[in-house]
Amino acid sequence: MHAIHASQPAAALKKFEVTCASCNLRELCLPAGLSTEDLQRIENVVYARRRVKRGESVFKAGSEFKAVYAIRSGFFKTSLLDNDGREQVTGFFMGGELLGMDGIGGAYHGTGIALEDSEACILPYALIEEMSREIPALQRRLHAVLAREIVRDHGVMMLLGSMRAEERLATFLLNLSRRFQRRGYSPSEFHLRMTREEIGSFLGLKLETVSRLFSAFQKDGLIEVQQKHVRIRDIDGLQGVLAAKS
Amino acid sequence: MHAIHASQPAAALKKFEVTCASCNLRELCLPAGLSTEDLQRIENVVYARRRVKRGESVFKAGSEFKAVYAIRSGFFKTSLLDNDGREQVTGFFMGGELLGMDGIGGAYHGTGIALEDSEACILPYALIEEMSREIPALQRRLHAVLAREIVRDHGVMMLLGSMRAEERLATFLLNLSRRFQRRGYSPSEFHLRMTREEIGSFLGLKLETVSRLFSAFQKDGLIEVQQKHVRIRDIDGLQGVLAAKS
DNA sequence: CAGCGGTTTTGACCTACGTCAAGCGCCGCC
DNA sequence: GGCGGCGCTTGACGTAGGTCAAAACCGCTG
Repeated sequence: MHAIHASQPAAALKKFEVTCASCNLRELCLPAGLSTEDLQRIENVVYARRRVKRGESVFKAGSEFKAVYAIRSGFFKTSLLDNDGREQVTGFFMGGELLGMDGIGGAYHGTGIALEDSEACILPYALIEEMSREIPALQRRLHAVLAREIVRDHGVMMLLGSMRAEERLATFLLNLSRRFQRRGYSPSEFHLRMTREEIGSFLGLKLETVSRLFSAFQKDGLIEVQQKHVRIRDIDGLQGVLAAKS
Repeated sequence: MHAIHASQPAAALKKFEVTCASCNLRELCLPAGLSTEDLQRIENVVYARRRVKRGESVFKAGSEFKAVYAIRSGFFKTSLLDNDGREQVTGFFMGGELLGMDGIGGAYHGTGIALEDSEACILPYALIEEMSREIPALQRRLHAVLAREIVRDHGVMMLLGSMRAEERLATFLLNLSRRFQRRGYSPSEFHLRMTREEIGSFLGLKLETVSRLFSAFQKDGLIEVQQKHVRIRDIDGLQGVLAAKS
């Protein structure tokens, strides 16, 4: 399309096409809660976006940290690679969520990969640091976002450390549901962008187990699954999976 | 001892007794890498320390976030409580490490509990925020500390999500060893301050399994254990536990 | 120093989940 | 529009780690 695509296929940049002020994900993203005045001032932080095709990475483990990425559209996973080559998926991310914070102060620790054709806003870290010195509201927000990632991680530890397989999958589905809802999508019907294997890796299970659990949930009337399409039929029932069998 | 102890048994405060500049844990703690000049400026941030007796909490899940805590001496765990009352230990912490960052921007998400009589420096968050606006080096350091916690958490996810029981325990022991070493203690001989159950909770295992693994490692000549006393006899062998059986 | 509660060890048995294997469906490509 | 490959499902079977139980040990307290 544009000439720039031909010369930089892996990192097509688009300048000033969308401002935070006009972005519908604003209230989920880094600038959430900022005054319109402050918003103006940080517009030059978000100086570029980047298209990432399905399967491509936004950043790679070990490479120099320069920016965090705010998801403008699409869906990502982050993962770590074991010495032996085993993958551990550390999270799934969607519009308005921030990626790459594990790199702050050095190199990215994990890798961020698009699970569908996506777009991410590039937030150069040096600029964020600078601006957050001048705009206390941004500083507070940045710290809140970092803390939220820590809290999320602790939740995953709890999931991996002390839940049984069906509790893990129920938690996972309820979490996705809630996040889709906040973004204005149906909380009860959505498309999984990740494979059974990726779900399994994230939940500490094998893909066969994930598949079996999907089937079991369907048999129990909790959900309907057909490949990547999921419909939640009984959200209370799903929540019940967590409470029961303590 | 002091009158203040009698009136505030749970939170004895001691003002200006130790400065960061003279603290031997400085280079592991929040002010690591700061110039002596900057150090001076942040002295008034660390305005108090607090004694915490074994079993007491420094902060509780759900209570209002006011400060992060830097461990001056002793040993802590942080943990989360499930709806059903199941505990998930999210980490163990020792001198120079920071606690309570999961509370930033609201309420503490987990609980921090001393595993032996300990002392922690109280770092009021409002002050840190303010100072880090004025001292870029402090800001950078704060962000690095937050990012390190995220990286640590991802490491735990990998451990819980894709390692087998013996790999988890070996990783755990090697990690403790390294951290003791950095603090000038023996890397090969130390005292576990947590119970088998707490180790198990952290590693996603049951206490019986932890106990059996300790015995197995001992039989294999990797370590010597006697209750809470551990001596690492073959650190390469322990590392080998990770590589092997992929 | 005897008694006691909490912690650890060890054994016997069980089960949730993993492994291995076969077959199917969906989707993109020629 | 048929072919090939990846992803998903399902079954049969194996096993790592959990559960239950008993006994030893350790450090306290009285």
